[in-house]
Amino acid sequence: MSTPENAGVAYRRYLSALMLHGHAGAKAVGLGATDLYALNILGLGGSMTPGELGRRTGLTTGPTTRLIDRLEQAGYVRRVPDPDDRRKIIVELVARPTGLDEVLAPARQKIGAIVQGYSPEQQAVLFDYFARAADAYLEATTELHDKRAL
Amino acid sequence: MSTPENAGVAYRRYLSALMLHGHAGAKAVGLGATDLYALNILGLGGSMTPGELGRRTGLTTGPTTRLIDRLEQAGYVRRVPDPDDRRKIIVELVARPTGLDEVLAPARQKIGAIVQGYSPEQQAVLFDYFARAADAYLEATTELHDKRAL
DNA sequence: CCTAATCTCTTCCTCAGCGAAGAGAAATCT
DNA sequence: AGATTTCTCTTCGCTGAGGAAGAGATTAGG
Repeated sequence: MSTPENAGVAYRRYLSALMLHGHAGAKAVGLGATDLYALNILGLGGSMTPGELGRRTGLTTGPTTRLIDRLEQAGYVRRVPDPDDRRKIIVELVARPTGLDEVLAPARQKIGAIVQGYSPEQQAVLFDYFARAADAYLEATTELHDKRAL
Repeated sequence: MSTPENAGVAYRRYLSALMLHGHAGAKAVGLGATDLYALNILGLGGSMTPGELGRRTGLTTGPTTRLIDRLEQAGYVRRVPDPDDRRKIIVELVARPTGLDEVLAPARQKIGAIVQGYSPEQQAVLFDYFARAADAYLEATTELHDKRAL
């Protein structure tokens, strides 16, 4: 049942299903791939300047400006002047991203129900895994990014 | 540590990190969002005709043909004639997708190491979760798809 | 046998997103 | 204060992906 090879297959299936869902959700609300990418970066890294966002998305300044324009127009982010440096602007995530969360909500409810079906100890294992896996993915993504920058 | 609200935050962080990594990996090997989407569909649903693939990606026939062209040229899929119906063609995933797996391998190793750090009972919980969550996401994606088809 | 339906592929057009280069404003350094 | 650097934003041209319509080949039905 959980032999090593089956485990790998199951995990790949899980990953694919997850990415499929994310993509379908983004498409349903008319969000481009780069847009979703940027939203994830902002959600994980917190507010940042357009320059920093451009660096992390791998975009030059022109597309970055228009990326923020799109996100701002769609109501996902907001431009706030930096009080310390008046050249700079800070891009921050608006508290309640309107469309995407609603589209993704049914899946979250299903996941929530699954998680609640486990015992407290088992839930602790899952949450521990989520935290560690998130770190691992972020680290791996950073390494990917560094390689591209060669 | 794992209060309900913290759990939600941790899970969102996990999800974001995962999608970020997938996107960065696809970008690193020059794969578009739709390409990756199609590869996931093929991996989960098995071989299918271009028509079926187009339906699931939400593309019309023209873009679907070129999508398959791109994937075939990149060595990810193969066109095989259908023996029963000579109008049809079957698109099947090539056994060893060349570039993407290598790019994503470091992250998988990290995840593997994390999983192996748990006890057998704990690992069983994780794998059980993976299987159930995959089903839940696939179901939710299907529902999303049906809504779009209205 | 001949018509209608099905499936893939091709062609043409449109448009969104990216890169490069430069302009303008503000901070830093001498 | 003047010069340089650091930001963001704008403009231009280009590539690439998607939609619409139709052609060609094959199967199914009257």
